[in-house]
Amino acid sequence: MSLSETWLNQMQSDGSRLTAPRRAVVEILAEADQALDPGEIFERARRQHPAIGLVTVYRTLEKLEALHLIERIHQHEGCHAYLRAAQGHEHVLLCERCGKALRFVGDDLEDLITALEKRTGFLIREHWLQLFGLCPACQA
Amino acid sequence: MSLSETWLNQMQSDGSRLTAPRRAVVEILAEADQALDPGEIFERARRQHPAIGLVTVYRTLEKLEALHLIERIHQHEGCHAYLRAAQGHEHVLLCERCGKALRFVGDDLEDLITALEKRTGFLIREHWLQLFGLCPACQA
DNA sequence: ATCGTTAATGAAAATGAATGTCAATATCAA
DNA sequence: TTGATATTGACATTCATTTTCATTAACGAT
Ligand SMILES: [Mn+2]
Ligand SMILES: [Mn+2]
Ligand SMILES: [Zn+2]
Ligand SMILES: [Zn+2]
Repeated sequence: MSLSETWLNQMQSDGSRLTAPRRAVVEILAEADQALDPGEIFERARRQHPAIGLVTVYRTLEKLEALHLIERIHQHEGCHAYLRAAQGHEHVLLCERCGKALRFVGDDLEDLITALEKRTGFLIREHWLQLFGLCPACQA
Repeated sequence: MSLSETWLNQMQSDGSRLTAPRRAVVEILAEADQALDPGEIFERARRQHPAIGLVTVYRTLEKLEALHLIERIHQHEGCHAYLRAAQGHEHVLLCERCGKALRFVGDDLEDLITALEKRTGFLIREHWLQLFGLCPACQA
């Protein structure tokens, strides 16, 4: 079963109806190797389903995010692009030029966090880590 | 010399004129222990200078950011808050409840980055790291 | 297969943050 | 003091996102 089928099943289990425009958006996001913003998703989705409205893109994003299937990625150029959600404790490495996104594991911040908690008195509950650079194809 | 005086001097050296509304915005940001968005800054600034316009807040933020005196902080609730810029290689620890911001050093990602470069072929040029939690005062 | 409930759709209008325009004003070097 | 010009705030504009709403479509029940 493909990832988009899995997502569609989860949406249906959650009470959502499966519609053509929704399928288009889901497939785009499940397949994407980069974070896409609502405008980009809309552009791509209307190739599959020309009648789709931008509103439906927004609404589908909202649902997918609520199900933790996608998550918002913050970048210099914008903070409204969405990418397949991390599986467990993963972070993301992004190409600054083409946008290609790769997830990785293995950051080791435990010692830093423990030391900071002791020193500052903060209770640290979450962290954001993102790496930026150039993917192999974009290194001229 | 206070931090806001230092900033004002730098702005003047850069060719900016020192005006009352500008002074108000600069003082707020130089003194703040948390990231503030344009609306919050506007609210506070009009106490000092009731005639100030929101546009001037935006324009002052732009100048301060160009001089690398402040930087934008991304959070769940919004991506348009500004905080005094990092001094060298610092990251930020934020209280999720009250917004209190603390800078810290000592993250050690060299090994991770080197390993990822080797494994993925990416050239990694930058990283974002932010820690979130509860400051001492907000841990009820 | 048909029906009926109601979720979902897209057009259109509304919202609201951020930018652009511009005439009046204030800064500051000369 | 003066004059060039940077800055100001009111106002208009842009544009992404949200809201509204009448119509359509999904799908469980029959
Ligand atoms: Mn981590
Ligand atoms: Mn670092
Ligand atoms: Zn952001
Ligand atoms: Zn690339």
